[in-house]
Amino acid sequence: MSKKYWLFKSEPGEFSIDDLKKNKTTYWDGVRNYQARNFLRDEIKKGDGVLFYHSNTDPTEIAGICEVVNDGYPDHTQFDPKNKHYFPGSKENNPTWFMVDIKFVKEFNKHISLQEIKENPKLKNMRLIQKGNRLSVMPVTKDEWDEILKMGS
DNA sequence: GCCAACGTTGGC
DNA sequence: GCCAACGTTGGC
Repeated sequence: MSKKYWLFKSEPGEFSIDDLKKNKTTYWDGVRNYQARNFLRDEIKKGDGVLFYHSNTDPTEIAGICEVVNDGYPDHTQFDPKNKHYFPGSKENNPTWFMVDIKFVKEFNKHISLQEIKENPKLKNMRLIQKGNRLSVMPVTKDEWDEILKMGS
């Protein structure tokens, strides 16, 4: 299985790359979108690369990279009535939502703003900048990954 | 804070 | 299974 590449969105007010830098690893909980769930459950594997994207901030930007440390497994917050991600339809033996753990790899010397991504013709097909895109977990091609690493270093 | 673009829900 | 109403996301 060859390595795949992904982009994860987070609002820095909730969880930023600085938080990940401090903790080194975290579980990526709270994804409640079926398309994103399918990626987490079926396609995202240990060792895959992840771009860490800050949404709903100024400017919105790719802040750095991290790495997936295990395959998808059930998101425990769906079973907890006190958790804001509680999902009453889920049962322990039949989970609806999945998550992975990620570890900090590096923060870019230069964060890459959404503006710069839009201005780079090599990145014009990125899912991130397609109109109406709202996925919080999405695939990135190897070419896009390489180009973004070049821009950030 | 606004609002366009989606996703989900639920009545029929 | 359709679709209107509603909720959420996320750039600006």
